[in-house]
Amino acid sequence: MAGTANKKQSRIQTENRSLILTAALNVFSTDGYRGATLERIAERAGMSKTNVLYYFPSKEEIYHTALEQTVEGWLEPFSEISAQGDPVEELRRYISLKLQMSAEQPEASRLFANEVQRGAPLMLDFLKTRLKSLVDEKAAVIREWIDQGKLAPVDPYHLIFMIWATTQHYADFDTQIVAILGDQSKQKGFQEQTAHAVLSIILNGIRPR
Amino acid sequence: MAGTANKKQSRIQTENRSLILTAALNVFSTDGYRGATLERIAERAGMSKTNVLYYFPSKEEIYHTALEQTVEGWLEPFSEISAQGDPVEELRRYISLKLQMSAEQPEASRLFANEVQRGAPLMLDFLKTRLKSLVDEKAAVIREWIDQGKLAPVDPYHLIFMIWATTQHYADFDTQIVAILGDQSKQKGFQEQTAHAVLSIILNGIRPR
DNA sequence: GTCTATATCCGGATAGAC
DNA sequence: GTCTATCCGGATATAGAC
Repeated sequence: MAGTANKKQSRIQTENRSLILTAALNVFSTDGYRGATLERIAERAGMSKTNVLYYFPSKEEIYHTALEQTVEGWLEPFSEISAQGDPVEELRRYISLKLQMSAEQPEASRLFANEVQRGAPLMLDFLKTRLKSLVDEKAAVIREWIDQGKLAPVDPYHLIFMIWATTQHYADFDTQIVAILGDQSKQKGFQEQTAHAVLSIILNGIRPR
Repeated sequence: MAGTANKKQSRIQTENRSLILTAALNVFSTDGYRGATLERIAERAGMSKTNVLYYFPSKEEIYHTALEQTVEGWLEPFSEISAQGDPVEELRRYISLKLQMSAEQPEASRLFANEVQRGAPLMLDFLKTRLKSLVDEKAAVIREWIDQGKLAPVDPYHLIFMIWATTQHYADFDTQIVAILGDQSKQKGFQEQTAHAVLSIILNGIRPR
């Protein structure tokens, strides 16, 4: 039986699987799981529908694989927030990184958002275990910073939610932002301008006074 | 007005249309336009599939009507931000209201989010015209407040985006929040706690220093 | 490995009885 | 106004030729 991703694969196999996953990320992220069709994924990947099903056993498997990939990249920067660093600097770095990810991989952000909005059927367990642990851990770090007087007293969980909400908004609501701001949102300086504004408000908001 | 061709309707007609729209909001908001089925909407509305199509000509019409309703309620509080009021108080009121809406009508928020995330096929024109005008107008108000030294100098558009992102996050990512915070997020005090944290960070972030 | 059928199912929409 | 029956298009997945 066609095994999972870890079997030995020919060059053409890994290449085509990668093509499919890239196309799938694009289609799933805008149309959602049910709205997406194999036809469109195949088209984007530059191969036939049946060929797509040769490399993956089913539509759901494609979705699942794409989702797993994005989640991995999602956790990493968050887990790197260090209790040893300077609080404001640590958060500045994390927020900047997250904004950059939204700008460079908006589709990954939307795929994740879409999954959560439908009730996270494939990810609920992950959210309740690994993610919860990690958030609890980082919330404790933030609370310690507050106790040490290095940050204004604010609920750590809501701070984390706010950072996620704000940074991901630039990917998930890109259509709305472009509609409102026009071309400027697609030009070079926009990313820096965004980072400056977001960092300014959040960091000011949590600086001890 | 508002485009709804309000023919005379019997009691049972208005009642059933309302039942359908409520069910539709629920289903569309989680499954998206394409993922939703008339079958599920009918089931939720407590009537047969064919009967649903007796009251609405098509699936798209149901979606369109539900979307229009939510957008109306969406604009109103924003348009009420007044240049005459105290800046911090005006924003506090708006943010609080928006948080309340997220808590009380999470489905409306998700329906809107879903539509934007798929590229806003039915709403792009609205976003580029009415919404853009309104945002430009309110951004000018905020800029004036800044010029008068009543707020810290921050890009008004990004401030607005941040408020939207943060407040809507509590509706759109409810699944994730519940997974992380557990039962407490469904208990009484949670809404106040959220409002306090969000207001504290944002208002501190934009207070002149 | 890739293609051309094709089986099968599901969802939206219509027709017509009551 | 509501129901049963049905049509039709589209979508996933499979079979089998090349």
